Parts: sequence; C-alpha cells; structure tokens
Amino acid sequence: MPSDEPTGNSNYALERLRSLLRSGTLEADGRLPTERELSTTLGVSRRAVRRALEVLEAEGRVWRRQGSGTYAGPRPDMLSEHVGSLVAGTNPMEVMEVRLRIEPQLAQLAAVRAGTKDVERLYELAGRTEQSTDADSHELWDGALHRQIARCAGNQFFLAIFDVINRVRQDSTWQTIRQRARTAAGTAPLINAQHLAIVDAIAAHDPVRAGEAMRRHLLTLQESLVRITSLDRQEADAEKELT
Amino acid sequence: MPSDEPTGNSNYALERLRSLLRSGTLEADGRLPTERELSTTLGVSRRAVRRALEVLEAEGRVWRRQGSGTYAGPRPDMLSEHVGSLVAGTNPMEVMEVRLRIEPQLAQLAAVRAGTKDVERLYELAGRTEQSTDADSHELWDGALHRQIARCAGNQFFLAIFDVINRVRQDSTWQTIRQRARTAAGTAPLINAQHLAIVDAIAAHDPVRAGEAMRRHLLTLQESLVRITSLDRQEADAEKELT
DNA sequence: GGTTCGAACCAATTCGCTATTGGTTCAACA
DNA sequence: TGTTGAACCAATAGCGAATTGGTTCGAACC
Repeated sequence: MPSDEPTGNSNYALERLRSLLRSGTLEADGRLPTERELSTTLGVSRRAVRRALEVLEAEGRVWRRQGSGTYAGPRPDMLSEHVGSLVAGTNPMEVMEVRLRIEPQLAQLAAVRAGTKDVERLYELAGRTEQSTDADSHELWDGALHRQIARCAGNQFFLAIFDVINRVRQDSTWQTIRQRARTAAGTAPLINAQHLAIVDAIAAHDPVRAGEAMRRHLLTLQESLVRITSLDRQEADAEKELT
Repeated sequence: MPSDEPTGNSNYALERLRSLLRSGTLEADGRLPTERELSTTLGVSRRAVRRALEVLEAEGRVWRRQGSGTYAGPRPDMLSEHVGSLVAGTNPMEVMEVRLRIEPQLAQLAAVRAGTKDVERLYELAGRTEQSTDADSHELWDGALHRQIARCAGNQFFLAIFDVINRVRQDSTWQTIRQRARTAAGTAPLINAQHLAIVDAIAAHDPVRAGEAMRRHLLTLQESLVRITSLDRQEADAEKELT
C-alpha cells in the first residue's frame, strides 16, 4: 500500500477506479472485479471501495447488481430485457434484411429534415469512424453514425423502432459473427466511402440519393455477412467430414 | 377405461379435457396435469392427448411451454407491458409515418415470397373486411389483413417489429381518434378497393406494384387522420376563443 | 396402405443446491 | 465521531438432476 497517501481513503480508491475505467482493461461484459478483490488489490478497506463505487454509480459510470457484480457503463434499461425474446426467434440474416428495408427509409427522412448542426455531427461521426484504428472503436463510431441518421429522421417513434433493431443486432449472442464480419478483408475503405456518400446526400437534402446510398452500404455489409456464414458452413462441413 | 367408447380416441380425450377446463378444478396458476399423467388418468395414448391439446391450443383455450407444462387460458405476452413507454413519447402522426415507410416494404417482400395458401388467406381476409358491417369488426379484419401481409414477408423478425408498431397503433390511448378516423365519410369503398389492389399485386408476385398499392392505401388513411386532427385543432381553437 | 400406439430420445424448463457477490449490521478502535 | 474489519443477510449465477412438452421410429393393428 502507498505510504504517503492515507490508506483507506475513498478518494484514493476513486482515482484508481477512474483510471481503471478509462484504461478499458476489463472483461468483455464490462464487469469489474468484486468489491473484496478491489479492497485487497488497492490496499484499502471494502467500505472505502464502496464509497468510491457509490460516487461512480451516481455519476452513471458504473451500475451494480447484488449477487452479480459491478459493471461499467450506464445501467441497462428495460427495453433490452425484451431483446432476448426477439433474438431467440430470428437470425442475423433476417435482421440484416430488416435493416436493408428500414434504414434507407430513415436516410430519406433524414435527407429531408436534417439541419445544419445535424449534418455537422454526421460528418464528425463519419470522420471518427474512418480514423478509428481498432475494430472495436470502429464499430462503436459506426453504430453512433447510423443512430444519428435515425435521429435526423425527426420521428421519435421511428427512432425507438430503430433502437429495438439495433439492440437485437448488437446482442452478445452474435458477437463472434460480427467480430469476424467486420474484419473482412479490406472492406474498410469501401465502407468509409459509403458512409461519406450517405452523409453527402443527406447534407445535399437529396432523399433518393441518400436512401440509395444507405441501401448500397447495407448490401455491402450483407455480402460480408453471407461470406462469413458460408465460411462457417464450410467449416462445419469440413469437421463433419473428419468425424 | 370406458368400454363403449373407443379408447385412444382423441375426440374422447378432447371432451374430457373441455369439461376439465370448464369445471375450473385446477391449480391457481392454471396449470393442468402433464401429458403423461393425462394419458394414464384418461386411459388414452399420449398421442391422443396431444392431438386434443393441439385443438385446444389452436382455439386459444390453453397454451403450452416445453419443459414447463400446459396452462389454461390465452398465451400471456410480455410485449404489451412495455408498449406504454413507447406510446408516451410519440403521437399518431409519427406512427402513421412509420407505417408509411415500413408496410410497403413488407408488401414488397410478401409479393416475392407469398405462397398459394397465403394468397388464398389474403383474399379471404380482404373479403371479410369488405363484408363487415360495423366499424369494430371492420377494423378487426383490416388488422388481420395487414398482419397477414406482414407474415407473408417470411421474416420472423420483421413480423415482430410490425407487431410492436401494431401494438402502439392499437393502444387504447388513441382509441377515440381511430374510432373517428375510420368512420370518415364514405371512405369504405375506396379502402376496400385499395385492399384488393394490394392483394392482387401480391398474388401477381409484383413487388413494385404491391409496395405502391400499400403506400397509396396508407396515404388515404393518413389523410383521414390529418382531417380528424385538424378538426380537433379547430375545436380546440374555438374553445380557446370562448375562454 | 395408412393409422395408431408405445417407447425411446431430444430439447427446453424447473428445481434444489452451492458458491459468489453486493448490501447491511455491529462491535472494536483510533 | 468516524473508520475498520468481520460477520451476516439477500440476491444472483452456475451447475446438475429431474421434469415436461416435442419429435422420431418401429411394431402392431385395422
């Protein structure tokens, strides 16, 4: 334990926890160590850890569930609970088909209704997506861009529907599929160009072009999805051959 | 086992089960005995019990869950519980805009994928809608027709999304608006003709025509909705004048 | 030939149990 | 007065056995 810092100080634990959250070096599900673990590794009392966590929880940086653990990020709302039942009855290809039918419509509406500030935000998000190096942050910014387009449509209910689709799409069950689909060979430049084409059309208030650009973009994503799943099938067949 | 009745007859089991349901002598949670139990107590094969239960399930008198049991009453749905939060943040015009963007897409898919049996069902529903005299049954059959089109799209997830929209649309909060919108002067013949145009296009496997027909149909509904709400506004303005 | 039956098997669910984990209380203590 | 450490409480996750609806298959029967 540090010597010049008062041990058991919750402020010290708070800083350590903040840096832990910033570093992003935690499990994929965002779960951080147990309170007892933290109290030993940080060399402070569990009470101090709890005080620090209470602050972080009040700030919305973490949320806790008795018997389960403490997790990074905002507390998940009730909507996501129903996602599970939706995920159960469908598959990624169906979801992609729905996106192909709905997101071009949102892009059209966005082209009609997007304001100057909206367009600025869209270009910023497209730039962030392009400049992100690792696949994780790329998907993060990509998701933000698509949702911003949905927001620009100016229809709260339509946005809610989009969020439902998005939740199903991002369900952890399909994490591996997405992880491999987005690392498909050399599609990144094409995808970034398509993003720009969509945003340009929205900025030009050209609904037809925006819808078509979005459709082409999703078709590209669908292609990589098909490629991945067919690869999976081939692997499965190969394994069957071996046995 | 009975002597004058053919054992293993599912009709016999069906009658026994009906009387069991009528008597109401089952657990508080509405759960009735397991299939294996029933097959022994009723002295019929489990297959016969299952046939009887299938009938009762189709009639909506019971619902079954694998690994859990068979329960009396209609199948509970969790979806409707959270519709309220969606309704709160939107309004009928937004919902209609979403329908205008999504249902034509469903009609297009239906035109591609609908089978012969599906088309027959569509014509039957269109006929029922046309022949219904009172506004209540008209809306009932109209809703069934629209949902059947969504089913014909052959995408379970898309159907789930459609159901979410439908739930919000049918929310009791907007009951009065819908009641007045559908009684708009003399639109019934036009709406029925539009229904037939949609179904004809689907039967002809013409996606473009199906989508356009659906769009025109929804535009008509939107018009009547606008008319109603504008009337409301006039009334509100008139009231404001008085105060 | 077609249907039914019994049996076995499959898949989803429930239940009981244990271990884990956040939440709480409390006496000791500085 | 406030903190600490420990014990205890309550809710949750994980696991395996038992249960239950869903399915398949061959034998028997009409």
